[in-house]
Amino acid sequence: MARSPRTVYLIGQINAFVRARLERTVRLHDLTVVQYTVLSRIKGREVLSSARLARAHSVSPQTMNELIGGLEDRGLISRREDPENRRVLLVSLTQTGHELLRACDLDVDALENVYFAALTDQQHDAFREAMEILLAESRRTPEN
Amino acid sequence: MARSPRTVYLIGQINAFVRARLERTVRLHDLTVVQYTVLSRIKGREVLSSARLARAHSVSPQTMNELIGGLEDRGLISRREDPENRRVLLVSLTQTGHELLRACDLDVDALENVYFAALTDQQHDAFREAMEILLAESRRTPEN
DNA sequence: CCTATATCAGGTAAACTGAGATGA
DNA sequence: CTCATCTCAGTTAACCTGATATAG
Repeated sequence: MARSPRTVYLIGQINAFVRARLERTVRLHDLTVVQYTVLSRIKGREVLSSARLARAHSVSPQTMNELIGGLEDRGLISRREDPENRRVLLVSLTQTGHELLRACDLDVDALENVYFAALTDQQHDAFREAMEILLAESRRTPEN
Repeated sequence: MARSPRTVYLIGQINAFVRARLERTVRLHDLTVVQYTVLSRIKGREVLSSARLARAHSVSPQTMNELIGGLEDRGLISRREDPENRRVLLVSLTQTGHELLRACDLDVDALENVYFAALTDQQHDAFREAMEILLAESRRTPEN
């Protein structure tokens, strides 16, 4: 039985609303959503190369390098040679980067609290569970 | 209590995967996702102006007009003056447009069946319900 | 040699803002 | 006069591909 409107359509609409709010929030800290996402990912791992980040975000190495360069110019991240491979530059957050990300995260938490207040805890959990399942499946079968 | 990873992050990830699949699917019919979405919306309403479509998609009137022009050149939609306001051009699907959209919809249905097979019917319904609630709330309070 | 990384250079698609004409 | 619509024009931000140098 086909559900209406299509689930992919609902996802697109939700994403558009969330993205717009997120954009306004991180803009307060002079970041784009992509920059914020990249900073978050860098924080998670201890070591990471620009090439790896590019693959994780499905963009070209050149594009990611450009983005990384901007963050480096602002002193939010630093790069050093990988001792195991001098060709690779490992990125990590600077003190300033950690502080900016922390401030940004607090605003994003506030945004989430407001935006998802319309859901009960059960509904929120079910919502997240469905996405976790779909993401696991997506990563398992990258193409279809 | 903050959930991890953030729900907005999960939404962004899901959207990226779905969007990529959708892109490949509609590309088979020489459409972009935006074009496909616009065609779908036109089909829903009987009458619609380019300006209204632009607001619905949160893009500038110029951008939408350009997109509409491309669809018109391909014979997928037609435009005629609004009898109540000769300044307004109302768009509607042509026979060709209906046929292309129909073919496209079938492929998208197939995509959905595959992609959401990882969810039980209950999980799928709960997933959709959460998004419906959030969308209703988003439309009620456009800004926050 | 072959592969992966980083980076310089140039190109493209899709949005934008600005300005103008016209009808209600 | 004011406002919304449509449209021509130029611009911008964010990607892309191509080519090059270098490390393993």
